[in-house]
Amino acid sequence: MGRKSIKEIRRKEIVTAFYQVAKKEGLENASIAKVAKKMEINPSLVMHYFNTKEDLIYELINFILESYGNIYKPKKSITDPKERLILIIDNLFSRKWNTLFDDGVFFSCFALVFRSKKIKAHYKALHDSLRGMLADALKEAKEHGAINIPDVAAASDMIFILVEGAYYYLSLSDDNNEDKLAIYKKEVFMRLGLTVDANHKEIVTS
Amino acid sequence: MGRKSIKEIRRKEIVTAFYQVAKKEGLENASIAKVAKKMEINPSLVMHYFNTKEDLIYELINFILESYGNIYKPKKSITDPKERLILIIDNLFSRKWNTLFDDGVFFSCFALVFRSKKIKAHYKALHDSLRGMLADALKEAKEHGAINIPDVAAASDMIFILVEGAYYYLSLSDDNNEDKLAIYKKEVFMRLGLTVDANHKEIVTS
Amino acid sequence: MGRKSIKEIRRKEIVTAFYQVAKKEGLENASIAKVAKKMEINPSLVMHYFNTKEDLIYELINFILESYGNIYKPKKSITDPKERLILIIDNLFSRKWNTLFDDGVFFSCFALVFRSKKIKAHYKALHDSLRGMLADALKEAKEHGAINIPDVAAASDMIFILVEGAYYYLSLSDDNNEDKLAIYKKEVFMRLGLTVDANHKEIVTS
Amino acid sequence: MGRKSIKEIRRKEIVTAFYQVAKKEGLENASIAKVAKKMEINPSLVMHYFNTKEDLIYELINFILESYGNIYKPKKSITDPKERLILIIDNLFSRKWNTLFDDGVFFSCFALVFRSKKIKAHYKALHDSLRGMLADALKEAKEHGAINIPDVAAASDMIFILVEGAYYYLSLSDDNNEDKLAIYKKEVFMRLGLTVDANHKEIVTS
DNA sequence: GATGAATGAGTATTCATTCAT
DNA sequence: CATGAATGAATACTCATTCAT
Repeated sequence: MGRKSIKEIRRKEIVTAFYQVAKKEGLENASIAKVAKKMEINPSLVMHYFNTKEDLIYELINFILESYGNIYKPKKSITDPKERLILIIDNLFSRKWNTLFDDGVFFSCFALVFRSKKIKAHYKALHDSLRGMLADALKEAKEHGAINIPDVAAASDMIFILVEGAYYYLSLSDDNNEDKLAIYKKEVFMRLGLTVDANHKEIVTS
Repeated sequence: MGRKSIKEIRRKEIVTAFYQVAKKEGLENASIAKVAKKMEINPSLVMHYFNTKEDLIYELINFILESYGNIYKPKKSITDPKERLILIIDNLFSRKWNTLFDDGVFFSCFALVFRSKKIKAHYKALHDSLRGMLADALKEAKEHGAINIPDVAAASDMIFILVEGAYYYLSLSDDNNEDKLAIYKKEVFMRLGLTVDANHKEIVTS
Repeated sequence: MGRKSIKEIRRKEIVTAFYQVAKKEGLENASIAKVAKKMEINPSLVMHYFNTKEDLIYELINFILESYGNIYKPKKSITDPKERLILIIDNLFSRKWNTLFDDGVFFSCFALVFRSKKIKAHYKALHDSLRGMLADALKEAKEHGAINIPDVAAASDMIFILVEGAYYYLSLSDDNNEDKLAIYKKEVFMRLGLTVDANHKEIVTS
Repeated sequence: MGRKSIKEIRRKEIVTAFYQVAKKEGLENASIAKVAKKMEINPSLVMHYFNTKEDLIYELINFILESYGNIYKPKKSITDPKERLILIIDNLFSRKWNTLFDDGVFFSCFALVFRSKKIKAHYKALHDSLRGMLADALKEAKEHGAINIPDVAAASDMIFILVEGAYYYLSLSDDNNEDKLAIYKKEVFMRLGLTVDANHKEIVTS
């Protein structure tokens, strides 16, 4: 509610700058001084808004996880369960990933999961929520007769790891990724017993 | 002529110490000084064996990738194609992963893939080789009539991303992982049309 | 806003300390740590004021060249062209040189001329300016009838290299330098056709 | 007499390599390790031939001073005193200087004169010897009636500082140096009352 | 004659952070 | 709200040098 305080705006600016530095030079080489230089402000000012570097990293992770979550959240306007599900799956197997955030920064942040319980909990909460959202979409589609699967939760799980595995795997190859993604997507559609109109692509890319 | 070289031994020792420090404090906090302190040698001796820190990191990645590869390489003694395949898949969905190398170090290293072409190529080469090995095992099993799938390469691909996805996904949850892994494994067996003896567990854990 | 800047004061202090260290141990052995220790401040504070050691050296050269220039700049109070010229030449062939800055530091700095275009340009600019000043003094004295030479610029040049040559040459001998300098000076006076009062010494040394 | 020992050959090689490194990166950045790398030998081997770095620098100065001296030593074949003198002066005001040794290395070495009595004595001995040689040539030419000056030693001195001053001075300017040198040389010839054939150039450049 | 192991002190520079203004 | 002074520990890396083989 109400206007964002200057504090919040500044914090956002700083996190964004921090992300850009991390993207360019790697998270381990991203320093407060570099962020300040990029923003043309005083390093002390960064510390003014983030008491420690840890705070800054934590906020960066927030920033990344928010973007991450958006992949699972299709436009609200679409209400038809089947269409919604298709849209979600389309998103999951799209190239959105790579445009949303830098892979290097993502994995560097993810590595922190194993040293910080707080960060691990943060990641876990998000993943659980996303898997839940996917399960909800599956459930609705099932009730609507669009798909036919016995265990919604298990299907959600499986889609999840397929997406993550593909993300990891494809980040190593430079080409054909679109083709591969299309294959994985088709596989998912088949598993769900989901028949897709020939023209569904036009819907999702709109 | 000259003093006996203990280069390879020392290098191995140093990489191991480096890994241990990285495991404990995170790759980004693992310094040459800390490695030297742990080994009770002089920091400059580390530099004597690794000209730059980059070299050291590269060797660490070598070390990790070797371990990584071992998961895919079952004992040579097993020659029956079906048994071999089962053993590989058992390995892939075992908890060996986490005992082999630290997850945090692994993902920190993986993050470097996106900033170093050399490292990326290294990872890619290993993955390609492993996927090839898996495909070979599938092919032999198929020729032997043990499995029935149309496209061996595609199946190899799919198993690969399932494994990687599971590795990523399960690293976030603390419990039930063994059960989940069992489920994914069963799924793979089913896909391959692979019937497994009730007692196959005894075989592989031997 | 912000804390009061003492940048220029501190920078001067640091350069002075750097010069003293260089004088004592040689420019090549003068380190930031030693400067900091001498000043009883933290090495990083030196870096706070000079981003790189190069900057510090450059400032040291500034410092030296300023002193250097002062030899050529007589008191403004003296307006009589002849007197002015005599005073300048007296300065040039005085022992001021050695008291102004350390010979070792001077030549170490000068050596950098051949590896840094920036430093070379700096030296050149000063020399050109000084030679110009000398030429001006000669020109005025000539117009005033005090000296009689055809080419003012050539004379300025010649005096210049005599001074520099003497500086180099005499720095190798320990004794009789005052006598030698007197000879060179006399030579210059003769060349210029400049007659000097027997008591002119009292004027200049005042 | 006799063949040079391997030791002497090696020492020469090392000094030469050291000089080349110093030329490229500056004397203060020339290290034993770099020399060894350039020669593709072990750093310890450098220490084997030169117990300390100081020794190596001292040998470098030897190397430089030898080259330096060669400018003053014309071919023995020329016996006519006048011709000899002209040849020496031609050499002094030639561009040989810059081709003989690197200016930066020269001045860096010279700076050491002020911190090492040993080095100072070395330089001084050479300069004295060279000035003596010049004085001898002047004396012979005078006795031969080729020149007409009252004080041979004073003239030798003056020529000396003119040469050194010119060397210092011209090292700062990039162009016209040949012209300037010609002027200074002419000046010297005039002072000595030395008449030079129009075609003397052909003699000296042979 | 030459190599490689090993040391220990040194280098410039960067870091996150604190505090005064 | 923002700047600049200042710290102290840390960084990777280079140095000359010694010693064993």
